[in-house]
Amino acid sequence: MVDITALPACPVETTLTLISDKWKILIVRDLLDGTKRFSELRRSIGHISQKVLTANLRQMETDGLVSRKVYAEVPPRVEYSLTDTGRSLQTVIDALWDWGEQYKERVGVA
Amino acid sequence: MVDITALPACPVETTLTLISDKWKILIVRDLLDGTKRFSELRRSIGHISQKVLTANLRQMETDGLVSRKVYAEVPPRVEYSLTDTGRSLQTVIDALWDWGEQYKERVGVA
DNA sequence: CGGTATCCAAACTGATACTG
DNA sequence: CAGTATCAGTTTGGATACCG
Repeated sequence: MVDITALPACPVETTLTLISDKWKILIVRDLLDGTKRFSELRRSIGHISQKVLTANLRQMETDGLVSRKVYAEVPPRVEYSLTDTGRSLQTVIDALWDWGEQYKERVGVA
Repeated sequence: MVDITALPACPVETTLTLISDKWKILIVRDLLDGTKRFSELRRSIGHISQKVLTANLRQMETDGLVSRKVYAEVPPRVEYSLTDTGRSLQTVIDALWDWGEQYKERVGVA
């Protein structure tokens, strides 16, 4: 569970504590498109090792951002999706997206 | 100068490349209040070493987010402020702020 | 397939000392 | 005051091997 007493006073820092890691934001970005399997996620994110992806997903599960569903099949299937809290990060991702576009325009990318 | 060819295709990744570092966002947050001297910035951010703060400010200067002004005085005075591009991060900080507040409410009621 | 365990190199950090 | 230089200690990350 989430240890709310450990969260910083400043809301900005709270958010950073949860998603300042670059990979986490990219995981959210990709899961906003819908549920994904572990291997799909790994491919869609780009260059990320299995170890690091696993570690990030575990932490995000603990923080209540991501939901993990294991299917008792052979071969195994594990699906990841966003919780309501995770989905609420959409506005943050949108802000990052918009700013990134603006920045490219400012520095001169067509 | 900014190496625009090095920027990722995804605008979200572009933004992360520039400010995914926790300290950079806190620097922007604090400079949004106005120009600050090096030591003021260091105090307002919280626990950050001189070395790390310097490194972050240098990178942000290179990326066109922060402006550095040196006064030829004794003792020396160096003031940091946001460029227009840096100030435009206000919307991103706001999104992070709002989400952080919402998150606390969510985990608080649970 | 989706992990975990282990090893090792690289990166980051903190403390300290020194400078213009 | 606002840095730079240096070095030890810790953390992180990639590569590899193996398991349910």
